[in-house]
Amino acid sequence: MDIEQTKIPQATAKRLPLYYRFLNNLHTQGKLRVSSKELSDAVKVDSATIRRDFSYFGALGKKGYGYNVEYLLSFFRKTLDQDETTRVALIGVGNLGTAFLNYNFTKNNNTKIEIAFDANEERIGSEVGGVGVEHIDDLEEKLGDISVAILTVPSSAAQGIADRLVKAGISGILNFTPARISVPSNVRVHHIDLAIELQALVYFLKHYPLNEDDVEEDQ
Amino acid sequence: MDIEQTKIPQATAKRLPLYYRFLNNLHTQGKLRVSSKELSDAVKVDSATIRRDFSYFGALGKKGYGYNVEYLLSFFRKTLDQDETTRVALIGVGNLGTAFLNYNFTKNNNTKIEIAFDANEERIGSEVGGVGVEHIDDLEEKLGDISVAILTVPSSAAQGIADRLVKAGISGILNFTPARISVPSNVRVHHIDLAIELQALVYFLKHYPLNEDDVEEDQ
DNA sequence: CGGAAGTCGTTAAAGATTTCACATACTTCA
DNA sequence: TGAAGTATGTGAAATCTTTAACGACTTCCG
Repeated sequence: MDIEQTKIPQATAKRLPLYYRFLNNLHTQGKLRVSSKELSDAVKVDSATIRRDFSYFGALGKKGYGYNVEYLLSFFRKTLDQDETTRVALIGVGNLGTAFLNYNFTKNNNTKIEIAFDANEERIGSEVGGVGVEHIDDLEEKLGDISVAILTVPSSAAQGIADRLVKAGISGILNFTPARISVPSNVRVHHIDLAIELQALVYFLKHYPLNEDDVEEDQ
Repeated sequence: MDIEQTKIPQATAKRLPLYYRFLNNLHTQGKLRVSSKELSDAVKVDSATIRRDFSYFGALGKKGYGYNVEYLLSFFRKTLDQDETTRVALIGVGNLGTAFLNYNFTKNNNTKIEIAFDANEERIGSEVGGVGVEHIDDLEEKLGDISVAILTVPSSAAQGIADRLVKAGISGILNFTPARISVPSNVRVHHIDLAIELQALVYFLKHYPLNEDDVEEDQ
């Protein structure tokens, strides 16, 4: 069951969902085969990097042919655990939280926001994007065995909520607040800091001018 | 004027806004000095990495003392061009776009969303977060010399809008759509793909279990 | 069938980033 | 003033990531 997949580079792991989504597109379009070069054009990742990434999982392609879309897709489906849905909670139903609730993650994705929490009485009991909004006071009681949370609360509330989430047994937090929250070392936090992303883009524009010959790249 | 800052590692450059924001906090709190260790605890970046990052700009600290908050802050203010505000356009006033418009970027930040565009007639002419919403048809006419755009449109519209932005002279795009857009090599695109971030977090949770001894890390 | 063209998987090199570890120099305090 | 303590800045090592290059095998087509 547990195939030797533990040493896949993190950089590779982060690209897997991207590959998966694009393969899904190809499959929907009825394409039967794809080369690393074609994939490269579509996802903007160097073709050698793609081949290297795939090679960590073994020989998935065929020389002179490329990759069989169906096969590759089903392989990634297994690898990314697409068959079992990961249940997610969202804390903070502001604009950003609402954006998430309306985003159809379940399509092309193994995740589903099952429950949302907010402190604003007006929102409690309503449904946003098909997800019921509960009062933040009921967090511990209603979280159940959900192990992943999206944090879209005001940054002043971030650490407090994070502490409660940890106590309630969460294992991963996707933190959209500017606060860098502290958690025990067995809880994983990914920070996505919108203001910083924007500021970094501006900095790169000023200090890392692109030439006509450079290739636009990611992140 | 143009100090030798061109070879600062990209990884370092991406952390600068984070440092800057935290220094701002410290300054507001009236703190006079700070050590790389303290900074490390706050921003969750290894203290050696912080010292290394700072060292690319020269000797900013004092041995046995640490860094003078005021000095460091004013240094970063210059380095990050905080004195001149970068004007930004936002395309797509949905939930996510609205979240941005209500986000006060200008505080702690050198960027300001000056204008927004949308295709939905109902939104045109209104103000969201103090920013006027224009019709997407008027993009070229009203963009002016704005050089950075935040793209929060449906992914099916992403490439088309990107093409128009490029023609209108944009230099940088912060792309929140799942579409990997193609642009000329002199335009910089940073992708932030929310579904993929969530999926990657789930993947890491399953395949990269954290021990009690590991330290939670970023991105 | 045979040769040309195509594409993978991989070795090796290059490049980027992080981390260690410590000499050095400053601060503090008696 | 001097000793003890502190924290920087950096050389060197370790680690991680990307990219180039090419042998090997497939497919394609005449």
